[in-house]
Amino acid sequence: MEEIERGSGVSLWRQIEQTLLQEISAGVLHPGDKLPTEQELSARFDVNRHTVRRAVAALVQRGIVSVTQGRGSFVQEEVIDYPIGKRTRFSENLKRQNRSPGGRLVRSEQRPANGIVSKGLEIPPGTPVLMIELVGEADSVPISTSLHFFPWDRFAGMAEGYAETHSITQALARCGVADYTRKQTNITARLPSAEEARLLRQMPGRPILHVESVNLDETGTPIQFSIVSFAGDRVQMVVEN
Amino acid sequence: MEEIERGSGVSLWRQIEQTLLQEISAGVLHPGDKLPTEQELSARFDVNRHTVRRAVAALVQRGIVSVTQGRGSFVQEEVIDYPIGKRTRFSENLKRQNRSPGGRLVRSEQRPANGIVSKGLEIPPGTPVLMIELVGEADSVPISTSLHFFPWDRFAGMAEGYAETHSITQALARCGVADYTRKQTNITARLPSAEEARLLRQMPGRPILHVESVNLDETGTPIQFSIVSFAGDRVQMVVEN
DNA sequence: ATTCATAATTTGTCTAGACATCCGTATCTT
DNA sequence: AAGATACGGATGTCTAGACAAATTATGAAT
Repeated sequence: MEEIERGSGVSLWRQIEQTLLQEISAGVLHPGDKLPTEQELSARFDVNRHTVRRAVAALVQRGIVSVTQGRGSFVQEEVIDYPIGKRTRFSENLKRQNRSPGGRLVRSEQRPANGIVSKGLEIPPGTPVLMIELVGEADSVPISTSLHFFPWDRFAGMAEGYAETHSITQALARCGVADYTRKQTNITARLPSAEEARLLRQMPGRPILHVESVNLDETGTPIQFSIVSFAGDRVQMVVEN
Repeated sequence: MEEIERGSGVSLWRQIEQTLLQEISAGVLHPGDKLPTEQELSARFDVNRHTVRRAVAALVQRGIVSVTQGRGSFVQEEVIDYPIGKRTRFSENLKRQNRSPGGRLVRSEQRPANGIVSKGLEIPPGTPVLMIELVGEADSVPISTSLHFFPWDRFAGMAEGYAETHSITQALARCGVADYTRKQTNITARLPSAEEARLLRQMPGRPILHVESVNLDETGTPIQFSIVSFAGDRVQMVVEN
């Protein structure tokens, strides 16, 4: 056990940090993998648990590792996999990859449904809908801007619901939708507008993923039409077959 | 002593962090001021020293406080005062404001002295001089780019000396200059070139401070002519009268 | 007065232990 | 089968103490 050296002038926690860093970059630990528990690490390096914690904290600050109380420490994924399926949930997707989901409401307004919205929601053009604009975040880094359209008569309270819960799923639940499924998802690539590049903090020349989707309630009625722009640098769509 | 609340659901170190943050923003603690010692803070809040350290570490990560072993913790200055005087020393200036000086050698080359260089060093035009280009940093943030000219015959080893010590003063000492004084400093303002804006990570539209100076050795002989560009956003020249 | 060695002060690192909090799972209950 | 509860495992917080390392202050010798 000659992993780290005492009295070498380099503090133990820095040596542990470097050792873990090497193992991550060398592929011994893959992105998404769970690090050994603090107890295991302290046994392996023969140091106190607090010393291990100091090393892991340094890796967290570098953005290389994420830690969740009660679960453990995980190697960060370099790109976020965003699975598309029948039950696509923004927060769930991120949590599954050990990232902390977040989001903020940019604006919300009532407006008449235009062509693609009326087609997606299967309502006559001109029917009033609620539109909300969100910025989705993973570990406090913006990864998506999105517009969501809901029939006004059933979901007038969605904006307030989202502002309070930061979750579309929970906001829908407050409007009486216990569960919902995704009907369809269309994905294309394009370059961002100046506003999108600003919100996503992405270089204007880098492409974004343009995603349009429709969600249905339990009766099969369309309840949500969404247009989401993902930062192409940081997100990768995964369509499960 | 009802400063912080135990068992309130908010950890003690976060409450201490907030308290110190408020006092800094409220002006109780001014930029440059020394924070109370860890021992004093732990006595004031009636917590262990480690708990105080956790709070201070959070402030350091925010860039609001800097800590130096053996000296103490200090509220960060928003702009760096750069005193100009007989004994102007880059590293000393920064250390005096509780910032950690740094620098890197961009390039070095021998060339004949042109007009202003020969005038500054008081040598005939065409005399070979050593030119080195540096980027100066404070707390790892670049604050200046600079060109320095030295008579080649005496200071051929300056580039190596600087590369090893990251200090012009120490590099000069290796060339036999125990002490030196500043003869003259000229300061003007101008807009940066694209290259300078890149090196200083500054918006191209923001002005920079253009400083030209001459240093003398103990015999009064010019040994160094410098052209330094400071980031105008982050540095403020102070001429002591 | 300056220089040099020493002491005091202050932050950095490490250990040890206790309890809290959160998460996931297993189990019991209904 | 579904929900509530309990438990074990993992990270989070706090305390206490010891020694190391860097800086600054002190004082003695020249």
